[in-house]
Amino acid sequence: MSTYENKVDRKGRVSVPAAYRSALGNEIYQGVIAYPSLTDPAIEGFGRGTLDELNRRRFDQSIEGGDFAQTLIGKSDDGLVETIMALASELPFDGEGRIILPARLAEHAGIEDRATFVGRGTRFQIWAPERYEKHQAMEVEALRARLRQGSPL
Amino acid sequence: MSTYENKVDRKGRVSVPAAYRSALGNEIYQGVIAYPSLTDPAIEGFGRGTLDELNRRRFDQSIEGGDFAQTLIGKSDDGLVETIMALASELPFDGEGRIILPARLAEHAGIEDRATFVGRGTRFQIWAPERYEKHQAMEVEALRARLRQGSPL
DNA sequence: TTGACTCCCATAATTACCCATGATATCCCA
DNA sequence: TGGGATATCATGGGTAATTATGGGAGTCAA
Repeated sequence: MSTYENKVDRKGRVSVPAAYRSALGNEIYQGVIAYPSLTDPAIEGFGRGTLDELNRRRFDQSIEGGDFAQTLIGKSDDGLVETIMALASELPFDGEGRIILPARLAEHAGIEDRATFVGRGTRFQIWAPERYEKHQAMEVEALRARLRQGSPL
Repeated sequence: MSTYENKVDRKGRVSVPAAYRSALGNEIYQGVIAYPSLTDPAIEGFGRGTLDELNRRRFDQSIEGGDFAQTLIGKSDDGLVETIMALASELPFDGEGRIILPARLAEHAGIEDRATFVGRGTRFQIWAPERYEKHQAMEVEALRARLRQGSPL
């Protein structure tokens, strides 16, 4: 949760906020999974734990449903997970908790020398700061409008 | 319940009233979640337990229901939780039961060197003392006006 | 050699952790 | 019931640890 703005140095490295690191990877593998958001000009990121859990449940579900095609050739899925897996990168932390943003992802998000990390509960996003500011202003405005209509938090 | 006015020291720390602490965190984790109120110039706060519960339910629901889209890109959510997550901060207690008010939140509420904690049942708000006084005076006045018009409480 | 990348070190700023103080509030017992 | 002894609380400050950030040396492959 929360948002942090960090610098991208000339090697393409960014510090993942410490608060995220501790939430993501107390396990053996230290790093994140990232892929270009399909809905926003941003990078989506999550921990390996989430990925494993996702795969496990997907596997269980297909087995229980007798969906062997899915299990064997991964075809009966709606394609979303496969597509995302293809686009995703594993980004390991260096000794200081930084990751290297692949050029493709940075471009997709329009990130140059600064990056805003946005907590989304079980995931996070990485935005170009200016873009995120505008996006957030819209999000908040939409939320206010809903609150005015009586929808409580 | 009840209101308390405490000092914000020059490190940005405020004591969370002891009465709130015992109500918020009898669990392992000691701290609060805070985000800028969408309707008032104030900070909203609640216990970590509430947040965890919310997150867990959302995650389980999406992943167990096979809603991978939700898990990966948060799309089947109405956006409310996503937005709050981005705005919220986790504020752990130090050994003395204080929290550090993030600059962003303090600014939103206009808090400088003093802060008023206002109990709201299961959550609380943090106001700049002067603003809260005015706000409360207006609330009381509005209530009086309604009562004078015969509108029952 | 030139990059691209990993590993290691340096530093300033920030934060976490610890102890100290005065002020209340609570307890205890004659 | 009084009043001293004991907690608890809000507050302040000092110091060690962590964080974000920068850069250099070594490695591997084209």
